[in-house]
Amino acid sequence: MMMMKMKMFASRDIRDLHHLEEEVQRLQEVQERSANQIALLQEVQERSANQIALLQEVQERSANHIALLQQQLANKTQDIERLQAELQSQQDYEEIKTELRTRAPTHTDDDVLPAPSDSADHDPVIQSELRVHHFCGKEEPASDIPVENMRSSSSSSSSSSSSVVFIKEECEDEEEEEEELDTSSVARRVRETLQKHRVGQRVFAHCVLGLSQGTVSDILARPKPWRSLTRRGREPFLRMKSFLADEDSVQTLTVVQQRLRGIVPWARSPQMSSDQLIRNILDQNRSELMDVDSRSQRGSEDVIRNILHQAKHEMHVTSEAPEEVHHGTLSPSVQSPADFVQSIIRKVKCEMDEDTHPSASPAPLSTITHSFPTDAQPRTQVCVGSCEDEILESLDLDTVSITQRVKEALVVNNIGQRVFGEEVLGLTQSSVSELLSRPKPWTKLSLKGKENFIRMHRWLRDPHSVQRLTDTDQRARLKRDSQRPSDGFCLSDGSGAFEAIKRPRVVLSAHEKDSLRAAYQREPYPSQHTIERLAAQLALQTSTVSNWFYNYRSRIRRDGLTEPVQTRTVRSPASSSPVSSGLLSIKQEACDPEMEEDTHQRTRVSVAVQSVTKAEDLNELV
DNA sequence: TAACAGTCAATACC
DNA sequence: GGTATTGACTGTTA
Repeated sequence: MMMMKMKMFASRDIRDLHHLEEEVQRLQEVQERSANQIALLQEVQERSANQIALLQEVQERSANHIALLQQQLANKTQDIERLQAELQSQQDYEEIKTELRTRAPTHTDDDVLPAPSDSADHDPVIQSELRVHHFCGKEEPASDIPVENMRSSSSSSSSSSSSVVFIKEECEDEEEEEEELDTSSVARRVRETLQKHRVGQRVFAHCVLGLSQGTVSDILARPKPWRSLTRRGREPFLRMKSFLADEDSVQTLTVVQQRLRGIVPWARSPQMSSDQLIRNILDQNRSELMDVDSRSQRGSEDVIRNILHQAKHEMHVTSEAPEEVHHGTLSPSVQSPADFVQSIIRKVKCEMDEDTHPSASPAPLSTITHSFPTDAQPRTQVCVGSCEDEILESLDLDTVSITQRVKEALVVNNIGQRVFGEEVLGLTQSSVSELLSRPKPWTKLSLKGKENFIRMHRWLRDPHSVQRLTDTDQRARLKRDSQRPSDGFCLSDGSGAFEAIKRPRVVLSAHEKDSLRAAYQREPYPSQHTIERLAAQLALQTSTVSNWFYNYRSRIRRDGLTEPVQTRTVRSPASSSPVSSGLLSIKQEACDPEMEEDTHQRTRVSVAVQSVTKAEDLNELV
C-alpha cells in the first residue's frame, strides 16, 4: 500500500515536472519573441530617424531645385524679351521669303508647303522651320503632298504611308506588283543615289517610304528577295523603284536635304532640330503664361492670342503628322482644332501652376511629374525642358522596390496589368509585364524609361490611386460586357476599312533557336554574310535573323542588368553575356533570355542579391 | 547609319 | 482571363 502511494506521488511529481518544464519553455519562447520585437522596434525607430534625416535632406534639395528653376525661368523670360525685341527689329522678312522660294526654283514654297495659315505674318523663322518640319517629319498626311511631281491626291494617300511623295499614283497599276523586282539591285541603286546626292537615310525614309530611318537602313542593307516579301514588304521597293525612275524626285529630295541642313541658319544653331524648335515654342508659351501669372493677368489677352496663334502652327504640323512630334507633342487622339488648342493651353497652364506653386508638393518629384499627365494620354510629353532634365538626373529611384510595391498593390486590389498599363503608364499589358518583372536599375534607364518609374512612383504615393483604378477597371469590364457581340466578331466600322490584315507571327522552332544561339556564341555581332547564310540554312528571312540577334543581344543585356529575384538561373561561363556595372554583389552570368524555362540545360545557382535599396531612396520616404 | 532602347501585338503559358 | 514571351517595329543614340 505504501509502495503504491509512493508510486502515485512520484508519477504526480513527474507530471508536475513536465508541466514546469513546458512552462519554462513557453516563457523562454515568449522572452525570445519579446527580444525580437524589441530589436525590431529599435530597428524601425532607427530607420524612422534616418528617414526623417533624409526627408530633411530632400526638402533641402527641393528648395535648391526650386531656386534653380526660378532663376532659370527668370533668365528665360529675359532671353525671350530680348529675342522678341530683335525679331521686331527684323526688316528683311520679304527678302528671306524670296530667298526661300528661290531655293527650289521649279517648286515654289506654295507648291511644296501646305497653305499658310491666316497668321503667316507672325514669325518668319518659325513659319519656315515648321514648314520644313512638316514636310519631313513622320506623318500620315492626307494632303501633305509637297512638290508638284510628288503630288498624289489626298484620297490616294489614305494608306499607312504618308509621305510617299514620289509615287505619282499609288497602286494605279496593279499589274506592276506582278512584276518581279530585283530588290538587291533596287536597294543598291538607292544607296548609290543617296550617296551621290548626299541625301541622308532619314530624309529618304520619311519623304519617300514613310518609314523610320532604322527600318530603311535595314531594308537597304538587307533587302529580302522579292518572292519572300509580303505585299506590305514589297511596297517600299516599289516606291524605291519609282523614286529611281524619276530624276525630279531625286532633285527634290536633295533640296529637302539642303533645307534641313541649312535653312535660315540665323534662326537656329546647326544642332537644333525641328523637334527642338517646337519644343522651344512650347517653352516660350510657358514663359508667357508665367508672365500672365506673375503680372496679374497684365496683357493676358495678347499672350493667349499668341499661344493660340502658335498652337495653330503646331496643329498644322501635327494634324498631318498624327503619330508623334517629339517633345512638343500632342496626342494623336486630339482631333478637333479646338481640342488641340485647348489641350496646349491646359497643359502649359498646368505646368505653370505647378511650377509656380512648388510648395504644394514638397518632394522633388512634384516638380517633374507634372509633365506626366494623368489623363488617358499618358504618352504625351510636354515641355520636358532642361530644368526637368536636371532634376531627373539628380533623382535616384529604386526601381526594384517600386515594381515590387506596384505588383503587390495590383495583386492585393485585384487590378490587372492591362488596366494599370493603360490608365497609369499608357503602355500595353505586355510592356507592363516586362517592366514589372525586369526593372532596370535607375541609372541604366533612358529619360523615357525613367518616366514609367516616375509614374509608378507617383501612383504609389497617391492615396486614391487604387480606388480610381478599381473604379476604372469595373467600368471597363461593364463596358466590355455590354459591348461584347454575340458572335464574338464584328467589323470596326462596318465597312471593314480598319480591318487589319493579320500577318502570321513567326514562331521559331527549337532547332532554329538552337542554331541561332550557337551562332550567337560564335559571333554575337554577325556580319551581313553570316546573317544571310544563317537565314538560308534555316529557311528564314534575313530580317528575322537580324531581328533575332538584335532582340537576343538586347535581352541578354537586359537580363544582365535586371535581377529582381533572390534566385536566378545561369548558364555555364562559356555562354557568358555582357554584364553591366553592378548592383549585384555577386555578379553572375546573364541568363539566356530564351532558355528561362529550360532548367535541364542549366544549373540553378543561388545568388545573393545586394540590396539595391539605397538609403536616399525616395520610396522610403513615402 | 548600325545598334540600341522601348514598345507593340500575337501568342504561349498558367 | 491574366501574365509572360518574343518577333517585329519605331525612334534615338553613338
